[in-house]
Amino acid sequence: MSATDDLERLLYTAEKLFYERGYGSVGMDALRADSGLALKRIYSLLPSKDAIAVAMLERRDVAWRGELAAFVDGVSGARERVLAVFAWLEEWLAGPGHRGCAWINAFGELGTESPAVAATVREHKGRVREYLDGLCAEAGCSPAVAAAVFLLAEGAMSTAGIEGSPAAAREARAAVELLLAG
Amino acid sequence: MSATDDLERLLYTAEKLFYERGYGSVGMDALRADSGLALKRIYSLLPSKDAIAVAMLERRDVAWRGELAAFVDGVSGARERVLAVFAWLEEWLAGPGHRGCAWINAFGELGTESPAVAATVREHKGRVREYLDGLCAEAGCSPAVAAAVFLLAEGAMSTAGIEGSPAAAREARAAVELLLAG
DNA sequence: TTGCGGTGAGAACGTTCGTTCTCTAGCGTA
DNA sequence: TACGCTAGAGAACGAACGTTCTCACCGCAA
Repeated sequence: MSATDDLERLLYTAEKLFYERGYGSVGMDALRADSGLALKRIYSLLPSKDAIAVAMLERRDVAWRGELAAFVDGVSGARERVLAVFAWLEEWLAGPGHRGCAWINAFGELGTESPAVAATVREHKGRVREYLDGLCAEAGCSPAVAAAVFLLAEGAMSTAGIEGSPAAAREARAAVELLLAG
Repeated sequence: MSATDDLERLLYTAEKLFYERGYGSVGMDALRADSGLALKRIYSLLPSKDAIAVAMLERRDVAWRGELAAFVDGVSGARERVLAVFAWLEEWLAGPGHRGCAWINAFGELGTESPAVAATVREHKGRVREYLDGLCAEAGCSPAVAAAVFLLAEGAMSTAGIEGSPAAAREARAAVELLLAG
């Protein structure tokens, strides 16, 4: 009966299935079966599959940045906090079934066809970059180093997904250490 | 009549359409119409849409790494050659309709459903990493810096695609300069 | 008990997909 | 001219897609 709970269930399922198999490969019927929601209920919560993709990315954006920030907030020292980003990333990338960055994947598959998805991805990446820029500024980094931190994080996520290993996060962390020392 | 020419035409078309719109969004009929080849001819050249995706990625792998190597070969000085990678990347990313890394996109959309595509992507990334490692070794870089160069290139490609601007390549290049100097 | 609004399961709809099949037009050879 | 072959255009196929509709069922007010 609770619309909030049902939406939560739908988006949780969508995140799991879309991230694991891509968008085109997951039909509405799979979403229905896995969420336990009636198709009619799903369409009463969100008007289309595309809207589900957008809502799922927004939900994940909040959760993902929240978890990262919570981890970083547990670390003291400006430089250590920048490095903590990559420690968290390594932990996160080591989780089972990791398949790269959900936003990059979404952009690759839907970016052209769905302007809404493209905009959601740009917003997420903008927020992440902004957050990392803030951490770097506190550590006294130059903008050039801050940009490198962002790009290394992006590269680490993609690479870890393809290689099926979180090693790239360690490599990125090592690079950031060099940049912070330099 | 020439199977080579027809295959070339098919893969050229597949590369253009798949890269621009994703795999699921491009039907065999679009491939047929844009290549000018009969559907029957297409299926006589390659057995399935999946095989077309794999063949297209392999063709692009050869071309992409070839162009990069040709550009780098025109540059002298070990450090300059490493930096030249990012100059080429910036030029390449500035081209119209750039949408990130074709292999990362393919992996995101098809990686789970098509083991052949996943393997092709891993091979490509492995070759690129190997090539960059070689350039870095000649420049006397540590393996840590070589890994950073690869990750920065990956991050720059993804980011440039999403931002619709080659600025990320310049940022990556600046980071590599810092790493090479450090 | 009767009637009713809203919900859920799933059938149905119209497309579109990847793939295969049919048919015909055009060719070289006799 | 007559024949056999190839290959092209596109119809046909079955499956699957996103979305909508039907209808039986439920709790609940009278």
